[in-house]
Order: sequence, then structure tokens, then C-alpha cells
Amino acid sequence: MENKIFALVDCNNFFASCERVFNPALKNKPVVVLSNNDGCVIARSNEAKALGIEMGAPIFKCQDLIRRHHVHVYSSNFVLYGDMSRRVMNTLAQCTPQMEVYSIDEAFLSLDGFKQEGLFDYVRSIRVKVYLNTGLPVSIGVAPTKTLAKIANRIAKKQASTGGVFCLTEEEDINHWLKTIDVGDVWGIGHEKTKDLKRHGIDNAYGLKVADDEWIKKHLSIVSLKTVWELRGISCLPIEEMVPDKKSIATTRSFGREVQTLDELKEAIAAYVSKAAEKLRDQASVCGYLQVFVNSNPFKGQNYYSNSAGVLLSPPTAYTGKLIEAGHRLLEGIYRPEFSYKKAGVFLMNLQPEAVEQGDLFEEAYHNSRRQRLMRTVDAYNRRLANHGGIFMAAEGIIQPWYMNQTHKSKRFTTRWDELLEISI
DNA sequence: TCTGGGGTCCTAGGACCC
DNA sequence: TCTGGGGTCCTAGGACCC
Repeated sequence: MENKIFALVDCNNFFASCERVFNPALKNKPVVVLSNNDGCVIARSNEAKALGIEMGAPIFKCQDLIRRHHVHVYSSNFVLYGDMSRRVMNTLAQCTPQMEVYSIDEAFLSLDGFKQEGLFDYVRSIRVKVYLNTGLPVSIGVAPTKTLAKIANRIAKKQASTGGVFCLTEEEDINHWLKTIDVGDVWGIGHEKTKDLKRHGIDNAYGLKVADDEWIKKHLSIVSLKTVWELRGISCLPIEEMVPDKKSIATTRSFGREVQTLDELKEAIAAYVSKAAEKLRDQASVCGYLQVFVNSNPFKGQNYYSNSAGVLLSPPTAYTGKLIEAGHRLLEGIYRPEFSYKKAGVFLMNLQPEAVEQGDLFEEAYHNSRRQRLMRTVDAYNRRLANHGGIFMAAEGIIQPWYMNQTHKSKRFTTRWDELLEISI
């Protein structure tokens, strides 16, 4: 049997690097990108990491470091990052017959059948190609399983001497490196499992590799057993080329400021439902269960309120108007005027393909209805024009005073004619 | 003043049934 | 005193990932 070879390509500090592509002055400077609502740090350039700015740290706790070291701060710009991701993935798709887009900044490539001699050079050429096409630096780890490729990638990223590419293929080599990897840094081993493993004397990835199968199955799970086998070089997780339909869709956001009135909450719920319904129609599904939640600020410590409510939708639908109506009814049931609200969200669940939906005795099905045609027209228009809002439901509001804070947002350089990069000479 | 968002899968436990 | 056993299905919550 032919040996399997996986490459994991991972963009370095992806969001921060995207900002850098369009602003060369950021080169070698500390850069951080914030979560929605400018809340936490979700990406850091190496320089920012070196300053001790932690991943996930609330920005107000780093204010001092940021001022002192002139850290460049950006609000998240997912339109830009999404488009840059698409460019990276398009480049990678040219480098292998089989790949899996694993996340916005990561992809697994199958390099089965490659001869050992040319492998390293080929992988290096992929790295160069991505950089030339997009301006983004990536690290690439190569190994006989996905889990080991993740580890090889980590080594490529941490050890400058690797030049961003690391192959982990020889058994002896693998064992040597696994001993240097904390067990909690193994893909699939999270915080809780790490504690459990360390209590039983398994501290590094090598310890996990040689652990007893029965013990792992009993104390962790069948999923972790696959992880262990993968560390042994037995591939259990294949490349998943097909992107399966989502089973649930969520849109949840914190507000830019506290919200008190039912009217404002209704606007927000309408806007979130609208966004979620768009994702729903993107995969040609209808939704059979809608859930809405609100909560006050959990960090205030006192007077916390959180509640949710859901409703079955019959027949299932993807019509924004109907979903908003249902969302508003749910909201009215859980709204309490004596609280102020910091966050709200909607979940679409019980999703199914629109074409096979079940009929309902009293109401017209969504599929092939006039409402479906209306939504298709709106979606097509918004996709093409995508300028300044497009078509939206009046219920979403226009001013949207509750909208999240994005004080440091860069332009959508790659997707908007009016936000193209300008260069002065 | 200021603390993200969006997913999947697994498991434990309750309800229910025979 | 002594009070079965096993199966399925559903749900909520946990754990993990990026």
C-alpha cells in the first residue's frame, strides 16, 4: 500500500498578516486584530506576541502595553480576510488534486504518491507560490497523518531555522519531536483532557502515542483513540473534500452599548435573523426550528439576566419575513424591561434541503413559492451589488444605534471599488 | 468605560417502553 | 427484610476546534 502524505498549510498570524499586506508600514511592527465589537485580541503579529500580549486578552487590559510599544490595533475586517482566504485556497488548489479547506486560514493537502526526494522542494515551492500570489506568509507541515502534520506545522512555525516548512516522516525523528510537544498542544486534546492526562503522568505527545488503548478509550473517548493512532502514524482522519451542509446556523453579536428598549432589540433580532437566513439560503436549506436569546452583561456581576426561547416552524422556511416575525414573538416572550441587554442572537436549527421539505396542511411550502423567488432575487441582487447595504428588511433598522463598535477598521481593499488601496508616489 | 463568534460531535441522564 | 433489566430516543451541556 502506498504511504499517505498530508501537508497542513497554515497562514501565519492570518488576520494580522492580511492587514500587513495592504499596509507595508506595518512590517516588523507589532500588530493586533480585535474581535467583533473591539473586545478581545484574536490575532497578533510575532512582534505583538513577543510583547506578551495574550491571545483572547480583553483589549482594555492591554491598553498600557499598546501605548508604550506603539502597537497597531485593527478591528476585525472579515470581508477582507474572507477574500484573502479565498485567494490562498485557490492557489493551494492548483498544487494538489485533493485538498480540504479546514478553516479560514488552514488547508490539508494530500501529497500521496510523492517521492521522498522531491517532496521537500515541492512543498517549499508551494510556500513561495502562496506568498507571490497573495503576499501572505504560510507555514507547512508534512507528515503521514493529519495529526502529525499539525505537529510538523507547529515546528515549522516555531523554529525559524526550518524556513517555514517541516517534514516529519521518519519514525525516529517523529519520536524525538513528539517528546518536545506538550500533550495539550496535540490537535484534539483540549484543556480538560490535558488535565486528565497529566494527572496520569502523560505530559507530552510521545507519552500519548505510547499510551494504552483501553485506558484512552475509558478515560478520554473513542475520538481521542483516533488521535493516539494518528500519532503512531496510522491515518484515521481522511481528507474531507466535500463541505457538508451546516446542521445549524447562528448569528450572535454583542452590542456596541447596552440596549434597553424592546424596539431596539427587535431591530437587532431582525438584522441577525436576516443574516442567518442568508447563510441558510446559500446552502439551499430551510429551517424547522428558530431560537432566540438575549442576555445582559455577564461581567457586571449583579442583576444578570439571560433567557432563550424557540419555536418549531411548520412548514420549514427560509423566508426572512416569516423568520423575523417568529423571532419577534419569541423575543417578546423573554424580554424583561427592567434589564439592559449586552448581547443577543438567533439560531436556525432542524435544517433540511429545501427541495425535500415536508408539506403542511394549512400553509404553502417555501420551495417553489413566490417567497422563494423573492428571496432569490434579493440574494442575487445583494451578491452582485453588495454596495452600501443592498436590499434589507425595514425591521432591521437604518441607524442601528446598537451596532457593534469597530473603531479601527481597515478598508475592504479587495472587494470594493471605492475602497481600493491608494498609492502616492 | 472596555471581556468575540460560529461550528461539530460526544456523553450522561431522564423519559419512556416492554 | 426483600422491590428487575434492558433497550431506545431525546436533550442539555460539555469539550473541542478555528
